[in-house]
Amino acid sequence: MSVSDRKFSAKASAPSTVRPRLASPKARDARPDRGVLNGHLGYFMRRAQVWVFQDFIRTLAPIDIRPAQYSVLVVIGANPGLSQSDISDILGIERARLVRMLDRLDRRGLTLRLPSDRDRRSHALHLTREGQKLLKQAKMLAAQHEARLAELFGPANRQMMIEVLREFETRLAAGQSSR
Amino acid sequence: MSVSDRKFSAKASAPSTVRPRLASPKARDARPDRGVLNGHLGYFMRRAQVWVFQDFIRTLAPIDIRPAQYSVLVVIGANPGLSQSDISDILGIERARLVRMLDRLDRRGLTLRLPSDRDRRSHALHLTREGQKLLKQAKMLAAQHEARLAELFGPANRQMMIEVLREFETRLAAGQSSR
DNA sequence: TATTGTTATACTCTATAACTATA
DNA sequence: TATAGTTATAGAGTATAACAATA
Repeated sequence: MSVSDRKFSAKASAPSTVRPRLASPKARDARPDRGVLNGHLGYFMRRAQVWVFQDFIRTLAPIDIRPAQYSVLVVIGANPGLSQSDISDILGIERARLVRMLDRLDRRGLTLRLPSDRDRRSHALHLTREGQKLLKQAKMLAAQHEARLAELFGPANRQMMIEVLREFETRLAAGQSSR
Repeated sequence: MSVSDRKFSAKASAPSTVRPRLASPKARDARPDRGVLNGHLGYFMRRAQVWVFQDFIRTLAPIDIRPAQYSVLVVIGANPGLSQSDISDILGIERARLVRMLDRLDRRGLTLRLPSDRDRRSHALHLTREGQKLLKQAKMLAAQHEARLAELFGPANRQMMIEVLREFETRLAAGQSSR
């Protein structure tokens, strides 16, 4: 193997004393060791992302808008007339899933599927007046959520992570590595 | 409102020309605008995390181990004798979900639920010989995955993100803000 | 009374396949 | 033939509630 485990083992929290590998029941008393997870970016990204989404959901609960719904409303608001396939491409949401989601947003009177005048297969998506009003509220609440993140991460860290992740995304799009 | 939207609006990709707010069908030709999503850390974290997990799943596919299973095997391997509740607490996996997961790992001969000698309600979790062997392979593959991340993010960025996210987690644990 | 493992239910999200109407 | 929207299905993950055995 060319890449050794050590390379990714924990630096900060790995115990310096070797723990007996065989089951000693007392071992469970010690502060639990996450082992090599401490070296996996994906592990920390996942836990943090879950927390961030929970905070977002909690913050937008008064208007009953979830993260995926928010992202769709924002993109339609910024680009009226897009098709469902367009949204799907931009946000990486499955076309099949978008259908149900727009069904619900339509039923709530937030979005409209107008006939496209260029392709009779596709819909031109728009926000209703009410949809625009709700999106405005959503953005205000989302900004509160974002302010909380800035507080928790530190404003500089938050900004830097956004930049690193955006750059990552750009690199992926260029390389077509996956998806 | 004390927190304005502008604070979180895009810097890098926001169009400097104002786009007509009313639906003009031609608008969909322009490169689509993600609007305020460009200012949301959660949006980028989500997209990146999904990609990272997909890469992890692809990389560990030969041994049919998914991220959550990997994390459980790692923690049991590092702390033999833990109970299911312990694992649940450490990894933030619902106790109910762990049951099914361990059922499957048990059936595959990777883990064992031995009776605890201290509490007859709980199980002492262990890896079988085969489980230890598979975990070793899993760690090798996971290290390959991690090397790919280092390449894509840049080694320094990867390390920095791990540290920022770990610090974030620590702050949460201290504050008990959620979860 | 509270906790451990368990079963059950429901909902979100991801991943497919297949159908229809258009292109 | 390929694409847009749709329907359907299956699985992972999350969130609950409730129950039996045990603490």
